[in-house]
Amino acid sequence: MNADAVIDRATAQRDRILCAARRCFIDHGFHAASMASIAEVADMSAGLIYRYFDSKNAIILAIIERQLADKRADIAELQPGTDFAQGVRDLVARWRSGDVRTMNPTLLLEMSALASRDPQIAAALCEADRVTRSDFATWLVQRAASSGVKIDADAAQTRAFALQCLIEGLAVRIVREPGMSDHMLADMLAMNLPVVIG
Amino acid sequence: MNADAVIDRATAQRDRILCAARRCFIDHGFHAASMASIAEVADMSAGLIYRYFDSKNAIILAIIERQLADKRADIAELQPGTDFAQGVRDLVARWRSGDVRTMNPTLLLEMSALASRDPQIAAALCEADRVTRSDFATWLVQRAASSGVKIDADAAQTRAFALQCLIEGLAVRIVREPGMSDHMLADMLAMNLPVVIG
Amino acid sequence: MNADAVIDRATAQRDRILCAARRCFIDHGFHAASMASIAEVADMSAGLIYRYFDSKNAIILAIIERQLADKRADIAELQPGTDFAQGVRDLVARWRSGDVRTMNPTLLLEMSALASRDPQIAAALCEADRVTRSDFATWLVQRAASSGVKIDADAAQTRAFALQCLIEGLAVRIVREPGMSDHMLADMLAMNLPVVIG
Amino acid sequence: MNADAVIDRATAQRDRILCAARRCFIDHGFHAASMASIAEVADMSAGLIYRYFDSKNAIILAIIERQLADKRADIAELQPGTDFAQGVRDLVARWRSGDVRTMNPTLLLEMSALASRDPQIAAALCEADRVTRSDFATWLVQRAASSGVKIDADAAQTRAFALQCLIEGLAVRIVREPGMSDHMLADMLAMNLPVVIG
DNA sequence: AATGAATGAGCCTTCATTCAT
DNA sequence: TATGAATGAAGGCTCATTCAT
Repeated sequence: MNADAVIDRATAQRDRILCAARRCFIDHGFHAASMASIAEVADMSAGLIYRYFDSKNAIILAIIERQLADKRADIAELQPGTDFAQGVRDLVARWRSGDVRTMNPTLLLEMSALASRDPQIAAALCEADRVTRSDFATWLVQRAASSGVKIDADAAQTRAFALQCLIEGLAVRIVREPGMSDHMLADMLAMNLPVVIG
Repeated sequence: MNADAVIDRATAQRDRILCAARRCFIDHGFHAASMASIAEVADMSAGLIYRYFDSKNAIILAIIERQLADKRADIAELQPGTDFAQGVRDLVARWRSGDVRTMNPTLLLEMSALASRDPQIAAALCEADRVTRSDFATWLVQRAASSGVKIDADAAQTRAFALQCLIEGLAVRIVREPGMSDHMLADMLAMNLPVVIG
Repeated sequence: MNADAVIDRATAQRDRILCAARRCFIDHGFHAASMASIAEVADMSAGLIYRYFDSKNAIILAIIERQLADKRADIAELQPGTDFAQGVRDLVARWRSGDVRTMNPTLLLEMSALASRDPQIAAALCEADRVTRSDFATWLVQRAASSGVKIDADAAQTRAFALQCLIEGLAVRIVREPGMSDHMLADMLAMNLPVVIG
Repeated sequence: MNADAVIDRATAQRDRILCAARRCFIDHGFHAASMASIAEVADMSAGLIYRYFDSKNAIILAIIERQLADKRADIAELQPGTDFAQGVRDLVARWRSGDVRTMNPTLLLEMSALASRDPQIAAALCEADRVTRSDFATWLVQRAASSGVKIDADAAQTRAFALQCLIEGLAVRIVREPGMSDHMLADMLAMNLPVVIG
């Protein structure tokens, strides 16, 4: 049993816990999800969780951090030629299918609501949103430049902001009307995206 | 003390409770808000609340229903000549000022998250969203007609849908970045609203 | 149900809890005594205790405060002609009989041990000991004065200090050797008390 | 690795554990001290402790036994010409300095309180106190004899008893009033010791 | 109509102890 | 011999809900 194995073990356990917690938080909400339920889903005793996380709150924070890291990674992988309308439609499809690797829209809402009460979470989300907006604005500028077009930095920020609103608005919509017709969704995107990302 | 007075009394009490609950739910979230805290804000005993509501859940439902009714009323009052960009900016300003008569954005998120767990709430929200979208689509068609323009019913629905996304996306933004600059907000609206509401 | 009755009720409940807690603390120690066991002895639900005390620690503090008040009252009632040796023998007898109105020696030890860890308790005990020592020193001076003897204030303090040591030492002894012979006890007091209280 | 080495190893380990436990028990009390904290201070894993002690309780018992053995050894080393007042003042100084080789006063109180609950501990303490009292009484008789004075055996027992009370009373005092002035302490001893040990 | 005392279930967390390695 | 992951049983505390008054 070498050091790597130990690290892997611990990492795997933390991951098991975070996945289980994510599932529970989505299913019952942060407050209603009990440590016992998380332990059950993670298939371990409740006490063991505390070997890997200081508290229930620490788990929430860890989940938030992981989501943010994933989001940044997604933006970093954006290609200049990406078909954005298709990308957003794919995102919605992943939301609907409950894909584990994608930010869950219900979790997004709950995390956001939490931010209005917990300063630590508020700071984390606010900073992360600023960063991802800048990341995306930079991408917009570069993509335009590669087409010989010059975009003002402020304008790029505003467009990135608009995209955040659009995507998060969609997330709310999907949660409130999961059966929303694909047709209307596509039409809406076709109408809005051009002014947002050109 | 005639029957009307009794009804008024009961209605007033229910209202006191709902206002207090709204305040507590915004401040602490549905789950973290205790019946005791609601009773304290409503300036009555905890036990008395149960004379007017069956359970804490019933209060949540009542609040949701009231919010939906308010929203429909707002749409019904829309004038054909309304300046929409200004209207949305005013809405955001009311959000920020914590106006009591306006749907609170944090509450919006929490309610929406709740919908993904409680079928009753899900049905209520879904139906209400459909209705308000239709209300607004109708308004769009009529406004266009009064300008001699004919809008397709489907197109109107799509535009109403886009507006829902935009406003709810803004709500998420305001909760996550309360300090968001008015400037960027105005720019974003100036960019998006024309394609949405013409 | 007037205000007095409410106050009486609350006071009676607090008393029930304190008595039960005292019993449990003596029987199992502060840490080992569970809120559940206290509730059972007090014949009420565990949750109800929290209507009258903020926490388990608050109960400990309340017990300490009550003991101190009792001790001061005892000193205040001292008569100039009191037979001290007899008084101390009576005290030991009450210790042995488990009299509820007398400071329990085991509790004395546990409270004292607690003081070396909890600053709040430490401060309370330290201050109380100073006060009761002064009370007793004053009594010594006055008793001597009434016999036409003048005692130096410092000397009186030292004698009061000695009496504290003697009585607390006896408490330790009684706890460790409950079967200690009355004879040796009386002899020891006859030997020591004269130099302490004259 | 011969048998002696194995024994030494085991003894050393037991000692490490007992020292660590003593430290933890003094700092947090028997109950509040966790096996994990003892293991950490002893610089070993929690599980390993169970190779040397059956349970946490067994550790407590071992510590008590060791303290008793130490005390007897101290008495055995008493010289006829010892300056007792000085000796007691030194003892108090060691208490205050937290000397590791001296019975800690807080531990003394906690051990004593434990005796009123655990018959095994009660018996051990009671017997040990009787033995040390006899040891000391014998020393008193011999010292007197070496000065040509004859002391009655019962009287010697009573004096030894008085000394136990005095010292344990001092221990309580030191725990409850750590800042106690050296001056008053010396005065008190000067007043009491002569009648106790002559 | 109104109070608030009372309950009981459940929550987060800790910890002595065991055991596979 | 030694580790530390794992468990399960409490423990302190909160809270929605009920009910006698």
